[in-house]
Amino acid sequence: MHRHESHDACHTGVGDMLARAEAVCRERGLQFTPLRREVMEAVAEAGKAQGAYDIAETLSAPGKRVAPVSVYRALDFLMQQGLVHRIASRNAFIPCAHGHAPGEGVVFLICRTCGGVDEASSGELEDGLDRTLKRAGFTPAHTILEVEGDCGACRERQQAG
Amino acid sequence: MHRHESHDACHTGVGDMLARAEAVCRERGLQFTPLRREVMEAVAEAGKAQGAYDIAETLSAPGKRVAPVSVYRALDFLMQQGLVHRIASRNAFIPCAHGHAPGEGVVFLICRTCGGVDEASSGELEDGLDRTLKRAGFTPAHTILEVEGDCGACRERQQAG
DNA sequence: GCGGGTTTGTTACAGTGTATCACCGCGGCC
DNA sequence: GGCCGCGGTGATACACTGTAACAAACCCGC
Repeated sequence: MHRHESHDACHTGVGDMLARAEAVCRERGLQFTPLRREVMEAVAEAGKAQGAYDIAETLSAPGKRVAPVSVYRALDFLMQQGLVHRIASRNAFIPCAHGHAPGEGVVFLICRTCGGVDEASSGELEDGLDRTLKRAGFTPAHTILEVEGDCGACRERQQAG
Repeated sequence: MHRHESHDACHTGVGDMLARAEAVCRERGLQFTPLRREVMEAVAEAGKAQGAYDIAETLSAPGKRVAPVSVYRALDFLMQQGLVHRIASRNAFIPCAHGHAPGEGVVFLICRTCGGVDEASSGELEDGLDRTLKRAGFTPAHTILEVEGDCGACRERQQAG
């Protein structure tokens, strides 16, 4: 159902994510430039949400500095294409695990122990939110739903250790 | 059900909010100092979410400067007591309209036209979230649920005007 | 090759939040 | 009274996050 079952195994998806990103861009006639690819890769490879400055540091090497502003631009692009998400409560970014329809409701599950972020979605939850908003007479444009807590893997690890 | 029906009328509650804040502090043996009172007042009087620096500017006067760091400390205190909320998507603060149980699920409805923020809560929504989290094997500690869109008043105003 | 759009580099800056240390006021205690 | 401890405040400095503005490089169609 969700990716990110374990944070050792989640590296396996990096190639898939890059391939999908490339396909999406080609399909839409947009450029998947080297910089955008590197940023996508950095976000996908990290097991947890990355700040823009973290990414800039990751991509920088002696003699080749990548400025944060460049990273922000690449991230903006990737977010527009639905390839990465921003975690508002952390000022950080994660790769999009599934392909959602744009605007579809997603819950981010942020583990405060391992820092990993999982995505979940639920029609039931979305219906409940829709009804709540309708009752309040509010027309939604954009929703942020982030839960911080402990993921199953970390909880087991703590009980075992 | 919710406060904040109109943003002209919402100023009426300021006195109540201050009274409640004072009562809460007395009850818990905490100090409701002048600075904390002023910050609470500034947050309560503004019809929309205030940034910490906005508050600092509001409270400052020629000859009496209130530094942002002081405002942050007061806000931290007021948030711990559940008297103000932080809107993560805006880096801004609003007064708490109802007295929730700590940890109770609340939705923030942020109007992108008037900037007003309403609070709503819904057992149905909360149940849906609980079930979704349980299915994902995730133990929640803290939830952020913010919806940006158009409030009823602004929608009517736009249709009329 | 040329013109025009997009992408990137660079610098500077605005906004948000925290760390640190010193000082003040107040209450308890000897 | 003098002393001490403690929470709150003031003040400075700093780290982190994000954006504006402009120039240079690049690509693509003509």
